[in-house]
Amino acid sequence: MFKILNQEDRARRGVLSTVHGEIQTPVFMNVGTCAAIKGGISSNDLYDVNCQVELSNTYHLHLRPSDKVIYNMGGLHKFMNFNKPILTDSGGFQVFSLAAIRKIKEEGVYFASHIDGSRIFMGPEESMQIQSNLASTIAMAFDECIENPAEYEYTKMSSERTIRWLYRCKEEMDRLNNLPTTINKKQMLFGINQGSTYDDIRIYNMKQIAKLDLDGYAIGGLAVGDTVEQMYHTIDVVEPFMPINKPRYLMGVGTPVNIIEAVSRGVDFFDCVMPSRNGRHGTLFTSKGIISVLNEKYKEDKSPIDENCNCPACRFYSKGYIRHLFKAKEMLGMRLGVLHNLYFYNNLMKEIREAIETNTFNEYKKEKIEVLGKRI
RNA sequence: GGGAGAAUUCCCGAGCGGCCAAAGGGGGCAGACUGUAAAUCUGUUGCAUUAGCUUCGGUGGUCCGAAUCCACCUUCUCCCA
Repeated sequence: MFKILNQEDRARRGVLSTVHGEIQTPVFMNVGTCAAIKGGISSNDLYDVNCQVELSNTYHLHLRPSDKVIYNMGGLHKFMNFNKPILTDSGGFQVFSLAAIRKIKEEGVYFASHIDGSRIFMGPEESMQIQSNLASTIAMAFDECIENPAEYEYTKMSSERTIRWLYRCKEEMDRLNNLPTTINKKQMLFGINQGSTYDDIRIYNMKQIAKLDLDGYAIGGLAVGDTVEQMYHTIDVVEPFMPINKPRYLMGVGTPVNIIEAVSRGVDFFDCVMPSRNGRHGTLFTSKGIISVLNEKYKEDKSPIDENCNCPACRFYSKGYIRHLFKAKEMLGMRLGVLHNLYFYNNLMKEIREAIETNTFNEYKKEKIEVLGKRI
């Protein structure tokens, strides 16, 4: 299933085979929560920005249009007409992000819908059932993502509950994959490590979930209030306990620099709303650093966002024009911003892969870390 | 021709004697954004920035003190002819 092709120190170059095709890792998954990348990006555009994996959300799609509708439409791939791998997040992150409108119990989480306030319940079984209906390539375990900093005792209790939830997820996923009515009977399941910034909880948690023979393992609960140093430290602490022959996924991360740092620590999968959200807001990633095309200095700038970029925005349009689109609140501005950022992220991953293949990743890292995080 | 009302900082618009460099929008400028309740949020927006200086159509006046009161002028809107 997952094969490591090359390795340079802890950085891995691998390939994950799925029913929807191969995923070359390290990979960045492009976040389209509601079965669309925000900013007017179609699944067809995703091919143009070299997206390998699209990511959608269980909670959001359950509420609207409902997993039943998507099941009846033939699953997410047919629904959004995307034929590459799709990962669905479990709704666990919403336990964190919708904190004001939910209650957590052993059986699962009671939410008030952010759309109409109606009461909804989601536990491990419900999350698996919904994701099975969505028929994504990879389903994520239903977890509780805790905000940092967190109390030790609460973290311990919560992450142990998340382990129990994972066992229930695994059992339910096995059952669903054997149902004749299931669209994707080879749906993969990734488990999620939690434990906030407490090394002992993280390690205990990782050891427990590694016992299940899952298709991949994620590190969750990072970049949610912790410092960047704490995040790197936690990866360093947990990574040695992650199965080497399974993909590792750092959830919700991050900046280009975060990604390079995490790859060097043995992480294979990433996802983040940053390229799409920042793209919508005019903050764009370039090979020379980060820019805001909204800045006045680009008013009459005839050059593309990035001279070295071959994305649909950079091939045809100038910064001056794109700035105008943002200022005029023309939808095309956001669209071009997001296309550029996604292309940049997917290309960054390609460069990382090539660097590991040619055993030059350490140099690549050294060189890029200086530049990519800089605001210019 | 007669009558009524209005002119505020880039724009709209509040203020109607001191607590006003002047509310609130918009626009401008800058920043934030990490498993998306985010086409969102925050800061800033007269000049100098320490004191201070110059603003509320214009000119003059009342008052310790005026964007606010009075007189005239200018422009605009509405009503009656």
